[in-house]
Amino acid sequence: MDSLGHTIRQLREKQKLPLRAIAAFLDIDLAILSKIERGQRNATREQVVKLAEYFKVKENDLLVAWLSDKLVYEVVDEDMALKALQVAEEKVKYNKTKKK
Amino acid sequence: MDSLGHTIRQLREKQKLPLRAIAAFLDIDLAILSKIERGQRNATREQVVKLAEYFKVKENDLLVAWLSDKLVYEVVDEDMALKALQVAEEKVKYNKTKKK
DNA sequence: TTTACTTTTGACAAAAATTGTCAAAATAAT
DNA sequence: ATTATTTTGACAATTTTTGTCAAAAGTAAA
Repeated sequence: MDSLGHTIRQLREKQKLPLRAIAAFLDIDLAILSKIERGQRNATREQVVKLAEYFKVKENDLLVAWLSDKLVYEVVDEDMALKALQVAEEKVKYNKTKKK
Repeated sequence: MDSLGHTIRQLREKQKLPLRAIAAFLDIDLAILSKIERGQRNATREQVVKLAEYFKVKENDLLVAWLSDKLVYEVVDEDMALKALQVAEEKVKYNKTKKK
């Protein structure tokens, strides 16, 4: 169930890089990156794009991990989380048919 | 594809009530309610609960409409909107098995 | 075990987004 | 043509998010 944080922590550890290195590339304090990796903070969209570039992984894969994390975060303490996600899916599908 | 706004506008019109009446009950300016009904603003959770009370409809139905609206809003200009919603669903299901 | 390095934590500040008010303009109903 | 209602947009207040900083905690070499 890959969260963005878990994903990038693995990528970083595989290369034995300190938080400092990636944080510098993202131009943020490493404290934030530490929190992002552990799921205590959400990254911004721009940060996700830069991370994909840095690690040379598919941008869309990272964006999906990131966006889905945010969605989960938004519903996490609601009983009807699942139902709401399902209805949201239908709404998105519906909007697609009548483009926009 | 029922948005919260559309739903409560119908409920209100069925009873021929002016925005003023419900806005007073919610303790907000009617301008906001107007925007909520037309999907220009999101309601707060508390407002949704009060609306269910006011109209005597199932609180959960309104909450699902509201939450799913918010989810749609969060992904609306992303290409991978659907994919993200699907992954989010999986994540929520997964989290449920290992309660918390 | 001390020293150097890295990560985590939490208090706080800055910035951005959300939620609201108000008043004027547009619409609808009498 | 008044009077009711709704919509719109500028702006203020509030809340949330994003970030910095420094101290504490953890890790590993020497």
